[in-house]
Amino acid sequence: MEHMARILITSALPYINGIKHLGNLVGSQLPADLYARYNRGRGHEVMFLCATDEHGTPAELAAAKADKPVADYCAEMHDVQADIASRFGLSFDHFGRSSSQQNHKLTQHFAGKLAEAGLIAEVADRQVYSHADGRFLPDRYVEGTCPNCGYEHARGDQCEECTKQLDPTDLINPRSAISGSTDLEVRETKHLFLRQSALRDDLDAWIDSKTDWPVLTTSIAKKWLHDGDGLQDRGITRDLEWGVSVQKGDEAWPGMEGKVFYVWFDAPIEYIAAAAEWAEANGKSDDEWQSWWRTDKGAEDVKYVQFMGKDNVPFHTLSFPATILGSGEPWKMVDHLKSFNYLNYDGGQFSTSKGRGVFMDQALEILPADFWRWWLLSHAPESSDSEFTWENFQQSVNKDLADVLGNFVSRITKFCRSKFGEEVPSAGEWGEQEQKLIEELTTRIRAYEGHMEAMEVRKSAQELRAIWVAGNEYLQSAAPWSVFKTDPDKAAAQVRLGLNLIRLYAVLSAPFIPTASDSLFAALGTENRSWPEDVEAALNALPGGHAFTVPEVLFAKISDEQREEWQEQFSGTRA
RNA sequence: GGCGGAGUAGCUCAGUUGGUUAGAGCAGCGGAAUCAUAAUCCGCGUGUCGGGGGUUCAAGUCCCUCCUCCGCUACCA
Repeated sequence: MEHMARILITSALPYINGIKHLGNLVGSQLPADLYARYNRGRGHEVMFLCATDEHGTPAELAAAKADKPVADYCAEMHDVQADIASRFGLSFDHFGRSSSQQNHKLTQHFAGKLAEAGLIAEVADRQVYSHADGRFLPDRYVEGTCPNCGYEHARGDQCEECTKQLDPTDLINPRSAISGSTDLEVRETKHLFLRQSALRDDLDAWIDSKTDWPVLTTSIAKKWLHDGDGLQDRGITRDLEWGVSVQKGDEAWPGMEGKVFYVWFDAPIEYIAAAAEWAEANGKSDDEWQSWWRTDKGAEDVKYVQFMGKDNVPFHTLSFPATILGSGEPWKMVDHLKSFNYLNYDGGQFSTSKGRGVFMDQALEILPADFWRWWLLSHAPESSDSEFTWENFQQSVNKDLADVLGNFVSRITKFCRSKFGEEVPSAGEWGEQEQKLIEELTTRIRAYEGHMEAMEVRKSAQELRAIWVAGNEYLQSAAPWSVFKTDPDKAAAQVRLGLNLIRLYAVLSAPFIPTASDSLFAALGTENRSWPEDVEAALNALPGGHAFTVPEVLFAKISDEQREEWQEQFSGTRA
């Protein structure tokens, strides 16, 4: 094979305040996992990192609602999310926490470097403080009557009714959106701002160098860079309890006592810190994790790919790069940024706050992960928003997984068992028909590789499905069940090819449906998962005489009754 | 309001730098086969490519305009 590459993959960090829905999953973690598994399958060295994003007002409020200390709440929710992620087959090399001590240190380190470089400004600001809640309120946690249109539930940042941008102090009868309290006052408070404006030209040049990025990505970045007065400085601290306390590296930051860094400042830094956590968890040295992140310590040849929903793009194209560039240190910057649109649910949006749609834990309660993985990835919202409906889900999954792939495995293994027993038959030679199939598969597998490398998720799924179909076409025209009557040796050769196709499919399909793929390897009694660089050789991997067992039904079909039941069950909102 | 994305067969979507009769999967109809989870395989697609106007020998593809849906809009994360 060509030389081994080193690929660093991060997925947008899932926020801590609850279990994620399928829309969150398909936009970041799942395609990142697909790419990670594919590259491992090709023999590359992969570091796939993710973590829970644990700081910020919503985390504190969620903890309060659960009546738990925020640290305990986050620890519990982290474990819950980690468990669900692993049951979904998300193959993180490390699933960290933005609240880790590694991230505290790194975040403070970056802030110190930025301050040394003159890129931090202290700005006195006026914010709404709620006595009843005992906290400063972010703009959108202040609610009141819109001075423009009279809408009574306008938020302090913008009126949802007339879309006018507001300042919380504009609101008539302002109240806390948390408690409803009207006991509010405007207090002065001091915050640190990252002087992104000073880095605008550097960021602009960097974005310009990314000619292979999707327009969706660069146009968002360009807009922020050039809109109005150009890139604005950004507050990177907050008056909260829970978070990374504001320090310059190891030293105190006079005047900033009791404040923490803004969650959007520390969350991307966790991408780096997660590698440090990985090292600690696996007994690796600092040099080892730094070889992924420091271009002066081996990361020069690393390819770094980020996966995220489109709402995350500004932070990954501007704020985080500003942090890295501004530090003046040789940290690895992102090479490719794959962003996704949104997945809708049955005519509306998935919504965490409204509990609308299917959530990861619920999904796994009703069906194995591979069903979801296949449908979500083969319908990934790449070029535009896409839509989940139960009918489409049932049809696609039944047809693709049960009929095309699952039934292929059944028909060939059962036919073999009845005519030749549970071992790969040795007799017979391949002929023209087999060569034709090998040619087609070679073309298709090379196309599949191309789509995977380009992170074209839907196209990859389509090509994989076409590869499964090719097996059925071959069987149908070769028809070993009739050949067997007149030429059992020829039928044996056909069956030998069919059984080897199953192994080939297990290798190729593993990034999409890892659990089913494992079942196939187990049934075939092989651990040969080598990638088919040479298709003909790959189809000789299981020699005559090799024992196998007929596997259980790979994918049970979804019945109309089940579909209707789930449709009903998930029609409302989650409790 | 500003910026961006989308609007293509009943459904979900592909359609490179404009170029022969606009494609795929599913669903539907017809047929073959009977090894298999009644699975598979073969055949069948005229659809104002959202509306209108324009550029061009030629536009789904470029320009203008209008309509609809969605996202972002810098203190949710």
